[in-house]
Amino acid sequence: MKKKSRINIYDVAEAAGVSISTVSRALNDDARISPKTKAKVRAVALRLGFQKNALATSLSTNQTKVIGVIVPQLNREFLSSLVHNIEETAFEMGYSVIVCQTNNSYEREKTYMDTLIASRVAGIVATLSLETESFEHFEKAMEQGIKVVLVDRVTNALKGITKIVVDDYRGSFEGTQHLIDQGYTKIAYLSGPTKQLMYADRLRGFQQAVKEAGLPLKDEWVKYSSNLSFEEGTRIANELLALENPPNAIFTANNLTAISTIARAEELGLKVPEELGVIGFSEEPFSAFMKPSVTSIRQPSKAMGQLAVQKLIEEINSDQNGSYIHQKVVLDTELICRDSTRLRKSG
Amino acid sequence: MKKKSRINIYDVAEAAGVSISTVSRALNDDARISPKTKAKVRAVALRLGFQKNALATSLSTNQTKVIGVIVPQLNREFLSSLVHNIEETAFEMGYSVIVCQTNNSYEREKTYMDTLIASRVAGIVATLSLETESFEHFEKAMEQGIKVVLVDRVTNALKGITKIVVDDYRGSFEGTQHLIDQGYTKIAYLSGPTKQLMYADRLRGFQQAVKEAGLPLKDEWVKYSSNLSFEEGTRIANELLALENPPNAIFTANNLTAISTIARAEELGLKVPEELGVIGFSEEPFSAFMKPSVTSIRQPSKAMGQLAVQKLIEEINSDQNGSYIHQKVVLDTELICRDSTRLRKSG
DNA sequence: AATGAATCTACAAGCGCTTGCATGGCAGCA
DNA sequence: TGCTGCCATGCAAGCGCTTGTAGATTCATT
Repeated sequence: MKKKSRINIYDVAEAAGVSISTVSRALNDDARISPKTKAKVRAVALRLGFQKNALATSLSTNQTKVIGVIVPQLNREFLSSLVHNIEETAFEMGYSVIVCQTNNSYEREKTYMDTLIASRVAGIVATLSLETESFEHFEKAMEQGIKVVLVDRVTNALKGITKIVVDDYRGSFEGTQHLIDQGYTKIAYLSGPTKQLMYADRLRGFQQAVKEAGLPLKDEWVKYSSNLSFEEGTRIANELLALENPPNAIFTANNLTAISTIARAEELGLKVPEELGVIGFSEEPFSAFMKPSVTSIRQPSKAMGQLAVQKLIEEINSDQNGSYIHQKVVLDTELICRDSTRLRKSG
Repeated sequence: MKKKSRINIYDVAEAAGVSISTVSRALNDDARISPKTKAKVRAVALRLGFQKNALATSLSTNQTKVIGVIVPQLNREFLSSLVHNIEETAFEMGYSVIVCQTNNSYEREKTYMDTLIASRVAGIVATLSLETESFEHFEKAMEQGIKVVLVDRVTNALKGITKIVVDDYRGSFEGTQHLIDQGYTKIAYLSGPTKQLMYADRLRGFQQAVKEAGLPLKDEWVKYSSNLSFEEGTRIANELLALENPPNAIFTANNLTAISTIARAEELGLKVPEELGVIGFSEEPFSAFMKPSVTSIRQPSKAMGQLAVQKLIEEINSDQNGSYIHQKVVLDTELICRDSTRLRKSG
């Protein structure tokens, strides 16, 4: 049998001359234990270096103080910032965070879900992977009583679940309008996979703004990329700029591709923003430092992270009372005007 | 008493018509159970949607498959990239990762350590907070049998512990030499707090290189910042450039301050790299995209993350055999020459 | 002095799983 | 037929904690 390595409440009880239930209650600040006993028990526990075994507590109480976070990856500014804020808020509320990266793999998302269920996490904050199109794994977790909040990349297929998103449609609409205001007339769009709600919304926002302005909406000016990587941006910018009738502005669905679009344009001898305006959705840390600095649509990662955790824990705690009202929270994006779209001086 | 919400091995045992020990063994692929029984049990478990309670398993076996990661923050490129790779490697090896951000607070580091000990994590990978100068909390964890690996920001005060670092001294030396090779003669240095081993090493590397080259090593050209923030970089660059005898190159101990140094220099009308060379330790995603692109010393975050986890798990598994040999792994940095230090065309 | 209330503490079952040891069944051998 | 030996399975204790309930103590009250 295993050796009893660490000291437990039995040791404390013995040293303090009380029973283990008294130790447990004293440590949990139960009203039934006299202040004197509490003080004694605590002193002994401290002296012995006692550290409560959270596993045993969780097993016994059937609840944990940990939330699982499922995100595609950690090395993207928005996501690492989101996780940063999630962790921060969770810490303040007494929760730990288990981080799971799916690498945008559906399989991996499922695997992680099982792990989190097995770990009996209290709740899960998730940003869907790009591949994810079915959601049984989420339903499974919810059936097991695990609360789930979806952030940023969400789905309408899942009901009875809190969602935190930005108004992608509006953000995209405003970004496009900004281009139009600046005087750009032939605007192309580089979209992510529109199976993803957010990319569909962004595309719609773009299209609507162009349409309302009475500008041309050419099919050949709308391109799709499955992963919106730096290289994809380069490739597609190349395609767009090689068209017989090339656009004079490009709106990209993320910021990384905006960078590579600018780089490619400059390689081709085009001046940004004079000959080509470029704007990208979401914001990377370098967006401001680049030359030209990159106009972008900022997503409020701080608010999103905070809200996600707050709502999640609210729901976890609401279990007693019964029904929790699930909401979809839509946050505003912020247009950050920078040099890459500054056509008119009086922009 | 609480309701038994989820199905457990008792349910499976009953449904399969065997005992719980058989279920347990079948699910754990114990050799003593016949293949037929295993198949039957597994089928039933699957049908019932059984999900093993990891808490109970851990409590019973006295071991968990989770490692704690303690880092100052997640919204720095190097650290988020490090954590990314740690998580990735841990996943491959069957471990989950609990992420803890200290915000460079010693108190918080201690708090997290207690949480991790309470959670009975198998091991901890940590990058010390800037504030941390005493290490009892680490010793406490180690006494409890929790393995610890220190990464990047480490200490010599802790013995019997694996450390993964880059050769800060050498990286700094090489970076300085690069400046000298380029023809810069008056080189200033912006250091982090030298209580931190890594900052001390970087400073030494710089000093040694300057000395060996027979260049002046003026006290007024060495500045210190407690946090190396963007603003600090601006402030200190300002100080340096306002000197009666200003430097013509600045080496900063991180990359963020390199950016703000460049920005400030340009505001002051100085041309980079012609009139001021700038190089920064570590690498940010935007280092390459800036104009001028920023010469920097790259730390191999991928290798560091991988190694940290591999060594940690090695040590965890070595417990049976007895003594594990703790090593300090020193990885090479890589000098990424970019425009901000390109004085000679034939650089 | 006896009684009840109010306080405090201990007992023991239970959370869901692992695991050393016991047991039962059966084939093979004499 | 009776015995040994082996294989597959079951029993039950234990991991460290929580918690309903019973029991002990104290104190005030009559």
